[in-house]
Amino acid sequence: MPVNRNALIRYRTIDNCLQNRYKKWTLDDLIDACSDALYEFEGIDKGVSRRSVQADIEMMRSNKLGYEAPIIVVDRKYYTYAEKNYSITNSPISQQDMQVLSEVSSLLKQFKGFNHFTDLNEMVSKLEDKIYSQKTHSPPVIDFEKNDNLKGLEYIEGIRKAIVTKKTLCLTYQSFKAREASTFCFSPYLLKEYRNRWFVLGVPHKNRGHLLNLALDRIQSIEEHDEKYRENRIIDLATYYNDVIGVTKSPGQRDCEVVFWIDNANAPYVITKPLHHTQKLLGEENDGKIFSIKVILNFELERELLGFGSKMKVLSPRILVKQIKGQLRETLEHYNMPEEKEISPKS
DNA sequence: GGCGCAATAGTCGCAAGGAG
DNA sequence: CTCCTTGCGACTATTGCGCC
Repeated sequence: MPVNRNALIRYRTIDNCLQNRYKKWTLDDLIDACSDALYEFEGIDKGVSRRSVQADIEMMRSNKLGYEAPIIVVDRKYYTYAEKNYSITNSPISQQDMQVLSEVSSLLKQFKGFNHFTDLNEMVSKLEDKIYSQKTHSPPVIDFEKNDNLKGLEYIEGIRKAIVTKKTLCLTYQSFKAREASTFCFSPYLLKEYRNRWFVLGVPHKNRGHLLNLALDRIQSIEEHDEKYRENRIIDLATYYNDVIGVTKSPGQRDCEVVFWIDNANAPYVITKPLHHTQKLLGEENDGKIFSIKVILNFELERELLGFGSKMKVLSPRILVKQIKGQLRETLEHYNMPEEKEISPKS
């Protein structure tokens, strides 16, 4: 991108102006708008010259940056876009940028397959798909699980920085259970994603500082705080989540062996995408297969298991069997119409 | 309004020199 | 030796002027 920052600010400003079709834009209006923008973003207060703005318009009209903006002048003084919905921000990336992106992608691809870089695989695939769809002007062919509107994503970067630089955060948080939000100091240790939802693990400076897991989508505000950061001396971050599905784990909880049966039709799914890295195949029966995993009993585990519906059966531990049974009984209750109550199924 | 031109201002990379 | 600052030259961006 052979364009400096000031020029980019001007292009974007001009683009913004011209997109607003309720106002008629003269050259002077555009010069003022650019001057204001430069002052706002860069603190440059000497304004911008007529000639520069003219050169910018020329540049935007050209194909040098891949814009080819249809800027026209009406009545010999008012600038506007000939195409109603044009904006330089929707225009495709330039050839040069594509080149660079392709190179970066092939560089990153070298790390594919290394265990350390498993997270990279998804990134590289995303990047390649994006590049391919830009190059060929075809829609993307990979649809990743995503939820761009998910609340809380904007906090990730701030929290990441706080962890790396060991800074205490002051955050306002309202759990789903709490009636009101509370504000407290927090030393963050680890960001964790589960099912497209982000969590931060750390210790609050109140309540004797027990380890706490906060969901980013329930954070209301976040800022740095001067209070001393409490270093993590409690847990090993690399292994903390090894014995758990999801993120819910209370201190002192021990993992236990969970044994379950899956019918033949669904067993391949479980084999190819294990519920947990500790999963073992214990045995085969005529109608299905028996597996075990070693995890902490929590709400995410139950949800995972219940997701299989009638295709699975928990065999042990007893407490989990009871729990699942209870859940299913309650579920059934929801569907029991009054007149059907008589013929409710035998347990 | 559009554009070419020359002057000027600003930026960047690099090497040399100094401090620790 | 590394890190940081300084000065220099090359290059780029911006500006003002003037002509069409």
